[in-house]
Amino acid sequence: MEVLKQVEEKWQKRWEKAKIFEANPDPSKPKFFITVAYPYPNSPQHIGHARTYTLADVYARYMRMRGYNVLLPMAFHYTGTPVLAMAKRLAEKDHELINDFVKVYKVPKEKLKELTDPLAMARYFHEEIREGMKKIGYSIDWRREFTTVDPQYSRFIEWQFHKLLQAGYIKRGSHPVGWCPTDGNPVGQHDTQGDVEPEIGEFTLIKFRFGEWVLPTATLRPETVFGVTNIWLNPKAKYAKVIVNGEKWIISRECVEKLTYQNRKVKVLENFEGEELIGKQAENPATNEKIYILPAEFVDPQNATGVVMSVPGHAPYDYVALENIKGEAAKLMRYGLTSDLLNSINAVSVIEVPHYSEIPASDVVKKMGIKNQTDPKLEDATKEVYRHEFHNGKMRNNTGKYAGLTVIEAKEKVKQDLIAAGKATTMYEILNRPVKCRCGTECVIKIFEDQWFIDYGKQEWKALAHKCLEKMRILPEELRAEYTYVIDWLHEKACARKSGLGTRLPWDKEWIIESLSDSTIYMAYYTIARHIKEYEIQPNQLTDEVFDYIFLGNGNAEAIAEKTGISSDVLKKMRQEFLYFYPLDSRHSAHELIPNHLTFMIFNHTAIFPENLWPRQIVTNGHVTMEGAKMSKSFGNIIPLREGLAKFGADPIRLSVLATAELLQDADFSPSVAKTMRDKLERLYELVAENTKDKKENGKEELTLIDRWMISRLQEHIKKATEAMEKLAVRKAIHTILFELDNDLQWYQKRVKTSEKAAKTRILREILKTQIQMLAPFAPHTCEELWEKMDGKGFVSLTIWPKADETKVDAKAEEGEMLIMNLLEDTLNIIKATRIKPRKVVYYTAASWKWKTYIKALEKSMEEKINQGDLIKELIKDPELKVKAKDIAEFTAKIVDEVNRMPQERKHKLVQIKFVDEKQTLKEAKEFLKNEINAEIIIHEEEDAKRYDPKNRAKAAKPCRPAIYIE
RNA sequence: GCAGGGGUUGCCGAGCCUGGUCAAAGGCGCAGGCUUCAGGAGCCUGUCGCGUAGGCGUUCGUGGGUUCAAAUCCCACCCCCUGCACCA
Repeated sequence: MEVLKQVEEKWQKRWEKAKIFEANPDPSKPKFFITVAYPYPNSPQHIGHARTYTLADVYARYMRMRGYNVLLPMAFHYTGTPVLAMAKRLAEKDHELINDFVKVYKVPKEKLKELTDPLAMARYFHEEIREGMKKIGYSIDWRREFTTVDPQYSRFIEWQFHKLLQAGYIKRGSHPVGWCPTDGNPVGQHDTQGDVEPEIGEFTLIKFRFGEWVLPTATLRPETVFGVTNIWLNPKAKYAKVIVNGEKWIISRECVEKLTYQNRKVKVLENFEGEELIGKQAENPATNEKIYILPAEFVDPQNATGVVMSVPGHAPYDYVALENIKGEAAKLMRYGLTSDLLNSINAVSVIEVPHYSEIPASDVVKKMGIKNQTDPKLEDATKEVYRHEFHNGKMRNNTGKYAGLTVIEAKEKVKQDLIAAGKATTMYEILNRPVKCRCGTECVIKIFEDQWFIDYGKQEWKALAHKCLEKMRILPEELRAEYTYVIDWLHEKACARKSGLGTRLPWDKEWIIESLSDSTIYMAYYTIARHIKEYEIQPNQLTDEVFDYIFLGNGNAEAIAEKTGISSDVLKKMRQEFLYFYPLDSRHSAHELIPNHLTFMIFNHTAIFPENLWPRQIVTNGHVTMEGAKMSKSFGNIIPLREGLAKFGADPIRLSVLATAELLQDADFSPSVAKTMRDKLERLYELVAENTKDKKENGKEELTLIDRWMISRLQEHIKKATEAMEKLAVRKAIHTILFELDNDLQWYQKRVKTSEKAAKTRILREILKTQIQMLAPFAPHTCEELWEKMDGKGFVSLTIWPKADETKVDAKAEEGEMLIMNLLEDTLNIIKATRIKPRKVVYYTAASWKWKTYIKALEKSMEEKINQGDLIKELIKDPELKVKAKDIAEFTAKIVDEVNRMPQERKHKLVQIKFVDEKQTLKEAKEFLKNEINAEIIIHEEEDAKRYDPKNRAKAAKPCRPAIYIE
């Protein structure tokens, strides 16, 4: 481990000193520009964060070895709520968080107080994260680093927003959000107890008439208004008579406050018990029917208006509640409700659904065995009925002009018509309520007025985004559909808040641009960030004209230089550097950002930049789990990156987070995986050490079969690894480079152990060098060290990625080696089955006429399926074979099936190489076989007159399948 | 509901894209052997069933289908995981 640490530091220093990762424009070389979503510095990094960054770094290193001038920069996202919220929690002395920082991440306790200031927190973790990135060996050009609160960056964001505004993509309006009345803040998932996302739903309030009063029944299913049999109120709840925007409403007391948050003027006239209205009649505004107001305890006064219309035909709650009160009619006498009257109320069916009876609600209630209106199973019952009716339901004839429509259509239409006629309105409610804020208050919905939006709903903008997507490479390709979907579905996105760090909206300074909106085109800023620092360009010099010139080529450098005091040379340099590195070649992030950041990036690029500068590729990856479990504070299974690095080393960590999963899947980290990786690297060290001990290197020995086999296999592995890297299938690449190649290498070493040939040193060296090069993007520190040990020139990071040499692919050697492998396996199998302790193993290789026959059969079978008769007829045309007609008949009977079943590819190979010199092959492997089997090995040709063959086995020999005799 | 991922031999996990060389890599666990004073560790062998000759049988979520041939391709179904916004 100590050695590992030293090696890491040694190479990190050397890279830095040689500035090999600082990329400047170089017109003689193709460029490749890679960026990763910049981190929020609101806590230190853990192993999970390492995946995306390591992947991008591996890609950068690979592309560098493919000859590209690669730029990989990094910056820090101070904007918005993440930093703010964390600092706030710390200020509130959140125990969990403090424990986390101190115990898990080892933040010094005395630092904590300082970190309650958001900016101080961001600065602190910024340092921490940057150090981690250096220690894990990312090949980042640090000269371009910036933060999103740098005043120069703010100017860039202001420019961007001016562009969006000019293009007509910014608009203003209102929208509902989850809201904590105590805190006076919007609440998202991480602001709630148990991290519950408040689901916002729009209820239709249908205005049932009750004299001069309105009973606004809240429903998610307005189309069922035709099946209403009664109204439910909770007799034990408190209701209020109120004036809402000039209308007289009766609603639950809890609803009063909610309506005010939804921008309604509410005046309370009188409070009363729900009981008071039971037994009275109201009128359905859709049908003008008179119906009764009945009591139901399932009605929750805290949900929406607390007034519910009853549709027992299609709503399980209503169905059960109705059955319940019919059963206790006596209790209802005091409301003047007789048993006869109650019994006359029956479910009405207004929707037809396949596979259900007239009354779907009753079907489901009976199926689930629900007896009481307070049974929690009613939630599931409701969902089931709703699901089927929504997707498969049709409106019945008793629904007037809506008859025949699907439920999907009718739902919207009924709602719109009722609203248009003044018979309904809407209100928002939290569907999964109660959702509680961390402060303990139950959340409500607030409608925000005058909010600023970026209008991703614009059709012509969507068209541009689609166009950009079409031209982009998406990795993994499976997720392309996801982007298409998101582009279509995106609409107005609130782009500013009133709190947090960040850039103020240039035309309305109360608002601060939130973090998903100030991070969409910043990749362009990397191309000029180093100049801004180097020439100390001030924010006030960075006018919109400057950015127009650099990024869009508008205006005249000299004139702008005059106005801003930035020299025209510098302006031109920035313009050139931007044009050199743009467009962005590859964008990396975890795939949870597809529905927002990544798609926003596409949109914003198309809004601002010309088509040739739109991004070219997006790569996303899954998360990291910890021994199969989700990483989370509450599980206490988070390993901070710096701790991981200290414990396992940079290269093992890099390999671990990439080797266990392809892009789409979650990668599973565990200490044992990291250890395996370290062992693997250590073994490579040993192998290199052993191999370089012996300096003499003879270049002329003749290569044996096994040597040629190893070299041939190497070409295969190079090809496979390269193909995998092109698709960023890093797991496959690592498997090929580190495991499959290694397996072959081990076999090779086992095979040549007994041989004296000096060729093996040279071959081993060739293999190792290639392996080290291919491993270098993944384990750069180890590979630099090994490369140096092997007398490689310069940095391995700057060498050219190996290329498979087709001329070294040796089908004959591979067939020959396969023969040995299979023969060994067969022999061991026989030994196992017979439990013989072998003293002597005799092999008989197939006679040449068998080979001739075999190849002929293969050739013939490549065109069509062969049968024995035709095959024999053709074979005996050959006089040499004709004399053996009887043997041939016997032999062909054995091989016809096998030949017909053989894959085309293998047939090609065999036909191409004509025959394998089995006797020679076996001779070369004789020592090896002897060692493996631990018995004397004797090799004969099948028709060898002097052969030792007591059981007459020789004649069983087949090409590629020598006969075996063991005693 | 929509979209995506997944279900493989005791466990984890490759293979599936590009059908045959797949009883199916590798690791863990388990059993035996070697090494060690011992502990730890390392190395070797075995690990679906049957089998005294390289064989046979059964297996890759379930049920169908295509094919000479299916873990792999197609269809249907069941189960698990993830995302669906104003929250980064």
